[in-house]
Amino acid sequence: MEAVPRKTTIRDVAEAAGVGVGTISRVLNSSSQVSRETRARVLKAIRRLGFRPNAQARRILRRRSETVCFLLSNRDFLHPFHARILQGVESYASGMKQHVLFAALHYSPRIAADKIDLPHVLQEHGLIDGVILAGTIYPNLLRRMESIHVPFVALSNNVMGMDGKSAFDQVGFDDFSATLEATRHLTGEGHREIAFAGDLSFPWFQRRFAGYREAMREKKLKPVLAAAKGAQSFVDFGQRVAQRIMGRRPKPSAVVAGNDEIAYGLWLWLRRQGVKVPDEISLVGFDDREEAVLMDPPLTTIRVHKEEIGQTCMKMLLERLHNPQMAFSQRILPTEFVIRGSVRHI
Amino acid sequence: MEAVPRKTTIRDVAEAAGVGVGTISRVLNSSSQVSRETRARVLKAIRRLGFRPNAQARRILRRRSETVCFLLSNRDFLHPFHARILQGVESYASGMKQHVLFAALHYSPRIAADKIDLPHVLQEHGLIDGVILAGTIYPNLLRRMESIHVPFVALSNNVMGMDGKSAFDQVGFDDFSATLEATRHLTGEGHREIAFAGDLSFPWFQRRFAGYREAMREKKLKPVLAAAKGAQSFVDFGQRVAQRIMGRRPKPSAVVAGNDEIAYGLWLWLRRQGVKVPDEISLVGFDDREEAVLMDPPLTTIRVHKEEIGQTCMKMLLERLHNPQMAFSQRILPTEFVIRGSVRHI
DNA sequence: AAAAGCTGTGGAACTGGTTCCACACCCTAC
DNA sequence: GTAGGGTGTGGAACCAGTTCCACAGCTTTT
Repeated sequence: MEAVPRKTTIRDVAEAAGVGVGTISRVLNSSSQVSRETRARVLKAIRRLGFRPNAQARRILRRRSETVCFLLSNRDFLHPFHARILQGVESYASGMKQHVLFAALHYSPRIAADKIDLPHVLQEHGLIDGVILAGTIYPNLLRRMESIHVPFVALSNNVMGMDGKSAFDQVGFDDFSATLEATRHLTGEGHREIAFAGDLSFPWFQRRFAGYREAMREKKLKPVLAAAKGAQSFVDFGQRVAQRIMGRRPKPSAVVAGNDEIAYGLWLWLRRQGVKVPDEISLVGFDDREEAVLMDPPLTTIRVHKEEIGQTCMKMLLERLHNPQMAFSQRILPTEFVIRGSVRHI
Repeated sequence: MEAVPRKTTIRDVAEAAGVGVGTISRVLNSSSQVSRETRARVLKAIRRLGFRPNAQARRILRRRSETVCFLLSNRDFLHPFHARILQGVESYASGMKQHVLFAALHYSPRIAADKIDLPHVLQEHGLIDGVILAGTIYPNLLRRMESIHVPFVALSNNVMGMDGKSAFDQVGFDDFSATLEATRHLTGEGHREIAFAGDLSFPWFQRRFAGYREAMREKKLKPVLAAAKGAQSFVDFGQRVAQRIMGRRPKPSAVVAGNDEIAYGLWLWLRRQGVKVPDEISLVGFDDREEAVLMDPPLTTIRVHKEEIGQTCMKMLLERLHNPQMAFSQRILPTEFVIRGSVRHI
């Protein structure tokens, strides 16, 4: 351990153990075919010399880098949502002796695909085996990814403007069923005037709205979309929407928010106006971020299993790498409706 | 681009351009010494064949992987604080054409150093040039890192139980001066009864407490440490502490919280009891996480420049790699006191 | 005119592993 | 006794780059 471990190569070990280089390689890769005594002798020499094989050299021959790239696109920062997914990717990867490279990318949805300046690591060859696309994914990025011939898996919830089938692997969760269930819960609790708060220019809010609308249709209730222009953030959006909603007649008794941040914005405004949640108005969020449970009352919301999504992305990517001919597929993971304290029975 | 870009090697390009392999290499590395016409011919051949050099092969010769590992230790999840630091690391790294590998590690502080099971990527040789240690760093991990002879930089604020000088590079921020300034602000606003809320078993809270205490000493005020046992989380800790503090006589008019989460816990409990912030009690946090600005009133707190810390870590690591003989140093970055709405003038 | 110096280029040798072929050796079968 | 089969091992060739030495061809100096 203390001997300088630098320049010891497989040939040094071979000489020290009095065997050929091939034998060292066989011992390292435990590919049978080595006698018990020889193996012991080699292992002893390895330990004595402090030999650590150079993984780089192996990678050339194997034509595998055993590394995948987690590519976060068009995000100002690594939001807890994606941080959790990254963590899921890492945990699955480390179990499979794979490495995860983190890279960020900023690009315009309107730029030509071949003009997208991918991170350095994707421009060279052999550094990574595959990519997990996170962040916001526009069609031009997908086309760019295809052009470099590297297998990839995309987080389908953040894919923009691809309605039909697409020729790539995807992992996502079921926005529609999630708000369907959440809204059914509200109607089950006796609510009739239920609004949905979200900006439908985002496809995921469209899907969530559709689930909400379906549940409303089932009960023959009138869906109400509450939106606001010029919001600086989701929280700001929530605050603006709250103001609007409270001006409506009839006043809604419950709001399904497009995500937890919007719900927080709603809550903040309501609180400031002295409107009690859930006594006067019920609230449902979406995502179940850390803060949801810390709100007062704790927010009833839809939990997205972020680690599991990350793990599934990694798993799917490895399957693709092992079997490049496999048909493309989309895996949809279930969400979980978490009942806390922000919904009241009427 | 559409030609199968796989197996094209430098020798294929050499043949296509009618030059030797050395020339291709010279063109790729733009190491002068190539005539204008030859360079043009080579570049044309590269483009025509869709050649992308294999970085793996280069790395063997260069003995550099151009990759660093961001190692998150003993964290259940990638907290926004560390996510921001990771992002700083990545942004600086990508500017320097370096890659960032994300890895997680869980270990016991009491296990022997050589028993710590480092991530796969650190066990092999040549995969990474250096490590950035984030998360909680105990002495045994430091010793383990030293044993593998890989340069590393540690986030010094999370180093546990190393009081004296240490033989490694560190980047941190100044806990002491931060709370010193924050507490001076409170005394400047006329506060006399000021408590500090934090668990001193964490070294960073010790340093923050020391800064608070110094400011109190300057004004000949009595420091009050408010702590609670058995808390499940920092937020929970804050709630328990709030309860205690409000029972004290004289009742404090202000509290310096060890971090924003504790401040949030305090705020939550106070709110529930109908105690108004800042009218009845003022609050100062630490960290300036995203949520601080969203609290009601927005939290006056100490901003830690997380991206900058990450960038500095990366910068320092690169300096170490270029100059291995360089003396070890500790870089302390300033914090910023951010005045919002949770402190009132008396 | 010869010597010295410079630039540009080819290609062998090299990096540090893996793979595969050849072969030695031993055991069993005919 | 020899043919056949299995096992264990050595080492050359290989992967895909970089580096460096030798040398050609030209210009400049003595």
